[in-house]
Amino acid sequence: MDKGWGLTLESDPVTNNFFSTKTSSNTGAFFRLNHQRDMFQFPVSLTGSRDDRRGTSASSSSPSDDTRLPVDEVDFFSDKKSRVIDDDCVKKEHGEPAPASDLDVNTGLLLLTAGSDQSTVDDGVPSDREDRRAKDELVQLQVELKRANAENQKLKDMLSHVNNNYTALQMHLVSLMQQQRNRETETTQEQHEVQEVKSEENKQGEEIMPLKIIDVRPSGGAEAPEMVSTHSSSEERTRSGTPQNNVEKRIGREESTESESWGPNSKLPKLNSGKPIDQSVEATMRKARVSVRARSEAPMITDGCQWRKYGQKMAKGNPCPRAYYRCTMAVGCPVRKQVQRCADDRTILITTYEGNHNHPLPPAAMAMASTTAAAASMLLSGSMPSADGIMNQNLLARAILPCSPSMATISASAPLSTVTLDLTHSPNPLQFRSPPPPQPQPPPQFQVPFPGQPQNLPQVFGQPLYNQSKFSGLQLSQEMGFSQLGQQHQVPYPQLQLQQPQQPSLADTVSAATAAITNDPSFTAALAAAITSIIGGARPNSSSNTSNNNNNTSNNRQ
DNA sequence: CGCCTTTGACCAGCGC
DNA sequence: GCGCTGGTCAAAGGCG
Ligand SMILES: [Zn+2]
Repeated sequence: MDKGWGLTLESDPVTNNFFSTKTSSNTGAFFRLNHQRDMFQFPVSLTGSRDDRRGTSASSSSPSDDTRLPVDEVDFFSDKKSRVIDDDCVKKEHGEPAPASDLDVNTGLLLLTAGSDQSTVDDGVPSDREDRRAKDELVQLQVELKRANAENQKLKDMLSHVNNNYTALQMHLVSLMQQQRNRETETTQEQHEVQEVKSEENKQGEEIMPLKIIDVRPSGGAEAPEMVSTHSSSEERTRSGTPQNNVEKRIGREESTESESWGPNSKLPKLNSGKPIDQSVEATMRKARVSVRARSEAPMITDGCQWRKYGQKMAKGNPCPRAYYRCTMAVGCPVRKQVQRCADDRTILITTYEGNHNHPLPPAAMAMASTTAAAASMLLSGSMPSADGIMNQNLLARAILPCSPSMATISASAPLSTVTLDLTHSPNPLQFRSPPPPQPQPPPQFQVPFPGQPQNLPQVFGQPLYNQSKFSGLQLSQEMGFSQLGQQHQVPYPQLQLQQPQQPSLADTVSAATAAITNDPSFTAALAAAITSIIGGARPNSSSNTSNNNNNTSNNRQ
């Protein structure tokens, strides 16, 4: 996923907006600041999410959530300041006067005023002068525009950098963790695995062990390995053919309606000894699933991918049928998803994703993909009993759930590890502090609000951002799928609860970002991109999924 | 014409 | 071995 998409944070919209916003060259500085600030929200959000862990302490200084947001802004601002300075330098280069950053703002305002005055005054001035002035202004404006453009570009670059760095760090971290784990595992080896499997039944109580068994070397991030391994061949519908045997022993049936084992997974024979590690990895990865619980009238949530329905079944404990979809964005894409309504509350739509895409995805879709990958890696990493493992989980959880860390629950126990994002909680605990813009988004659907699609984002672990009003609580519950859903046997298996200390900050950050998005559509794309990278992708309306969203309505439901 | 949904059938795993 | 269940296949039909 690092592949190359990334980085180009779309800009056009931003830029355009930018320009349109700035009325006069002089004012430019001032507005620019504001814009920059906005733009930086991203980074802000980024930093916020990532800082949280380390930063929490720092943020601790600011107790309340409210303060939190400001803090972030401030930070950005500071960044911005530096940025501004740069700008100044640029200005100098261009030969324009470079006021101090702060002064700049004021100046801008004054100028603005002056400008307005001028316009009014103009009437009285002789035409020649007027023309000359106008020309001058025009030139200035143009220069300003150019400069602004350059700045934008710079900002974008910076942003990209930040995102990249962030991603890289995360990946690195994960990989390190995994490596460590692998080392441990290596000694154990396959046989060990088997043994563990056997023993596992006994020990189910212990969270970690199962994971260990499952894991295999996930190698780098979740994504890459997965995709590769999964691939077409196996993926193909080999009807039953490919046994991805892996360790999964008792997975077989997770009782909960939801947690059913997926495809190959279910097929996995319990312990078959021989399977190569790769397979197990593969299987593991496959097992890693991300389910999203969201209230939605729509039959399906829009997640940025193209899906094709290949089956529908009546689940046992649920009156509502379960629909099976596979990704059609690429021929061999192994990604599948199940969509089902919660038996208890039919307004809740449960979408479970499995596998990683083996093709480039739109940012929105990437969010999901990355989430899955992250989940997989999380699970894998989670296998580590050691402190490291915990840490890793925390990291992942953070990465995945920057929004509401508090809710993160990971249970390693279940054979099929599922990360559940529960977006069904109260609609907006987060609620933006700034009045949400009018935003016409009537559809109750669960769909990501981003109008513009960010083009490429660096991929990061993240979960899809369904910001809508919905994401309040994210819950990672893995265990057997959705305990809440079907019958919940509560699982004997232990769950790991990841609690993040700094919850508020994240939520705030997210909300802030969301607010920003909502406020300025032009930034949407950029913000979306950033957010997506962090949190996950959201769904820009139109494109790909169209088919899915509404159309299907008819299909299965009920 | 291509893509998608629908839907019954098929297959495999699991429990009895 | 039988039945149940979950997951998938693939023919048929619909839609743009
Ligand atoms: Zn795909």
